[in-house]
Amino acid sequence: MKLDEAKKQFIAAWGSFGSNWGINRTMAQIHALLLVSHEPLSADDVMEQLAISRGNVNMNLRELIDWTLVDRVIITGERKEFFTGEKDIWKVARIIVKERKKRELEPMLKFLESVSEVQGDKNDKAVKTFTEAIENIKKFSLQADKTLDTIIKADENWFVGTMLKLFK
Amino acid sequence: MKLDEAKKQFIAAWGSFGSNWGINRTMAQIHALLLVSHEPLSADDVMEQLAISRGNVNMNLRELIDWTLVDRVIITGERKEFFTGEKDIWKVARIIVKERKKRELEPMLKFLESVSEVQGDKNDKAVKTFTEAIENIKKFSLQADKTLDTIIKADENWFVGTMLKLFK
DNA sequence: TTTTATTTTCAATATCTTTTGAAAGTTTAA
DNA sequence: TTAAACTTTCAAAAGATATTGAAAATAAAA
Repeated sequence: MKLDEAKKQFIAAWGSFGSNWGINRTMAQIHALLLVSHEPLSADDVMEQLAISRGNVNMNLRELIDWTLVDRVIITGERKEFFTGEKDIWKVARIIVKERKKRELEPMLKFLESVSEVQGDKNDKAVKTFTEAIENIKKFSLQADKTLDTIIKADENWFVGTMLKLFK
Repeated sequence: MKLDEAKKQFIAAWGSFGSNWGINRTMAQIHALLLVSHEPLSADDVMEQLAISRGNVNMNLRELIDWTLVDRVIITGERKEFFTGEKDIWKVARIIVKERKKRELEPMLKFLESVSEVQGDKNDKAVKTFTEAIENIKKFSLQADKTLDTIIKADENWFVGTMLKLFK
């Protein structure tokens, strides 16, 4: 396969993959494009290569910068801003895990606290089913929270090493 | 908080939580309702308690059954079908992981294979950046695949035990 | 300063996803 | 059989989300 064709397909695939991960399609496509570009691109480059509007590029680039998946770079002699994508895929994964934990798991934990004390007879089957469900979800979420924290802090070698030991 | 109020809030929360996990809002809400109900519910019960249409209930229940998050139950003397939700939260998590792996990770791996051989000079920076990115993503995905397989097969005690040892 | 290049914003529009509800289909009981 | 109870389907409508593009804002150069 030719490079350009392969790039194009990769960008499309990463786009639909990303939309399963809390990153919208265009955002993921821009990230993909920067991931496989050997040099920084300008907003105009991104517009042209992905055939999307300036506003769309701007909004999604800013969000990617927000997630720290993309960096602004200054090129001397150029007036425009340029952008590069984070290329270390383990770092990318850790960033995504971190963002999603913040947006999803943490609010859930907070919510579970607020709802865990219900009035009523503890022997009432309806009350019991509810409180047990909440307790189990809470336990699970706390465990997930810890596990994810460790993953976020871990580096690749530690992680792969540990997982290989465990999962062989 | 009163039970009914707590249930209502839990259903709403689980609904928005679920939509981050490849489960649409209504599907997650139905699952939540069945999760905190001590007895099986009929389609009419679900319609009434969530104030949604018959068609919507039917479609989402079928999808939940498909995921094995919900079971049909027959109640003697009743003509209607009834439904219960999987209550073991670890099992729920494993089911979701399994489904998402099937829908997301496996196609990605297949795709990466297809795109990993590009024509061109290996010393060309553009080619090199691309093939390196693909290789790294492939390595990462294979590792994730293995790890998730282990989690899917694992039972709760093994998992919590192992994670506690690792992450303390 | 004024001009020009570039970035940002956001209302309007387009697109994608979910929901409805009534009709068709199926199953059970009489 | 036929009738009633119940489930499934799916085209149309509603709702949610993403995208455009032109105007406003900002920054750099003349």
